[in-house]
Amino acid sequence: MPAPLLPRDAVVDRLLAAFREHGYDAASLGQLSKITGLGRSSLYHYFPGGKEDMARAVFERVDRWCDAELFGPAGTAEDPDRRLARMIEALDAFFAGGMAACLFGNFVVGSARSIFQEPLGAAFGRWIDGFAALAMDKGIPGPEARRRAEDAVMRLQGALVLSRGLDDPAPFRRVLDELPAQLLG
Amino acid sequence: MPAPLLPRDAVVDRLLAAFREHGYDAASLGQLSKITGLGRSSLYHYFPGGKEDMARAVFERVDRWCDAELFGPAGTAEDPDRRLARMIEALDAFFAGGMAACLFGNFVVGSARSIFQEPLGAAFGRWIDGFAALAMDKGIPGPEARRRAEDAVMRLQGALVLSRGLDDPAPFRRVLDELPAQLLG
DNA sequence: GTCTATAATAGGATAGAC
DNA sequence: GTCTATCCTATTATAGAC
Repeated sequence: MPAPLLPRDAVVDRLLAAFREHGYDAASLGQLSKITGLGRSSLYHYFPGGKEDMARAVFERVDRWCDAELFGPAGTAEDPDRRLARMIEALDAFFAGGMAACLFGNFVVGSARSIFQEPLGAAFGRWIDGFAALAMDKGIPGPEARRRAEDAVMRLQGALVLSRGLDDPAPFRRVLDELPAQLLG
Repeated sequence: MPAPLLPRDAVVDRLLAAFREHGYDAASLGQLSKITGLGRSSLYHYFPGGKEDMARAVFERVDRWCDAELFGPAGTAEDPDRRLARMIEALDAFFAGGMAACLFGNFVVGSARSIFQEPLGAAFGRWIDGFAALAMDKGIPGPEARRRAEDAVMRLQGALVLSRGLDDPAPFRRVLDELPAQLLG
C-alpha cells in the first residue's frame, strides 16, 4: 500500500479551509479533492460517509480547537485577564485577523443547518459558557456574566461578517481590542 | 402570450427567501424554479443572466427595502427615538424575529463574495451610515456615533447567526430591545 | 410568458486494480 | 492508501413550440 500523502489531521485542516470559505453545500468534492491533493477515492477512504463525514470531522476539529485554545485555559489558575489575553491572541490567529469566516457561522444556513443543528447549538452554547465562566472568575455575578458572554459571541460573529463584507479587518480588530473591557470590565 | 403567473416583484421576493435560506452557491435553479412556481425558461425570461442576475435583483430589492423601511425615515423630521422604534419593528418583521438569515450576511462566503464584493461593501456601509446619522441627529458626536453604528450592525449580524445557531430567537430579541440604549442612549 | 425537450457539464458516490 | 474508470443524478443553460 502507498504511504499516506498527508496525515489525517492535515487533511482535515485543508477541508476546514474549504468549508470556511465556501460553506457546506457549496464545497464540492472536486474542490475538496483539489485542496487536499487527494483523489475522490482517497477522501472516501478517510471519510466513508462522504461530504457529511468530512464536515463532521472538520466540525469536531474546530470543537477540539476551541477546548484547547479557547476554553482549556479556563481551567487553569491563571487570572482571568491573562487568560482572556491569550484567547484573544488565539482568536486573532484562527480568524486571520477577521478575514477568515467562522465554520459555525457558515453552518447556520443551507443543509448544514439541519444536519448539524444539535452540535451547532451545543458549540455556540460552549462558547457562551466559556466566556461566562471567565467573567464569573473575575467576580461578575452569574446573570450579568452570561449576558456579557452572549454579547461577546454575538460581537465576534457579527464582526466576522462585517469585516468580510467590508473587506476590512478593522471591525474585527476593534471587537478583539474591546473584548477585555466588554467582558471583564 | 400567457399572462404572467406572478408579478416580477413577487418572483424576486420568493427568490430572496431561497437565497436567504441556502446562500448563493447552494441555491439551485431547481429550487428557485420550485419556490417561484416558474419553469426554468420563465426564470431565464425574467433573468437572462441566470442565477447571477437573480441574485442581483434580490440584492437590489433588499437594498431598496433598507432605503424605504430603514433609512428612508432618517430624512423625516420625526425625532430619532421614534424613527429607531420604527426601524426596530421593521427589522423584527424582516428577519422573522431572528430566525431568518440576512442575505448580505450570507453573501460574505463562496462565489457570491467575489461577485458582489463591491455592492456588498456599499450595502454594509449604508447600514452603518444610516445608524450613524440617527445617532448624530440625537446629538451624539460624529466619531462616537459612527462607533455605535458599527456596533449596532455587528450586533444585529451576530445575533442573527447566534439565534439561528442556537435555534432560539432570544439573542436577536435582546439586541433589538437594547438597540435604543446602545445607539442613542 | 410559459412550456417541453435537450444539450453539456458538474455533482456525489462506488468498484476494482495496484 | 491511492488510482482510474464509471454510474447516476442534478446542475446550468438553451432551443423552439405554443
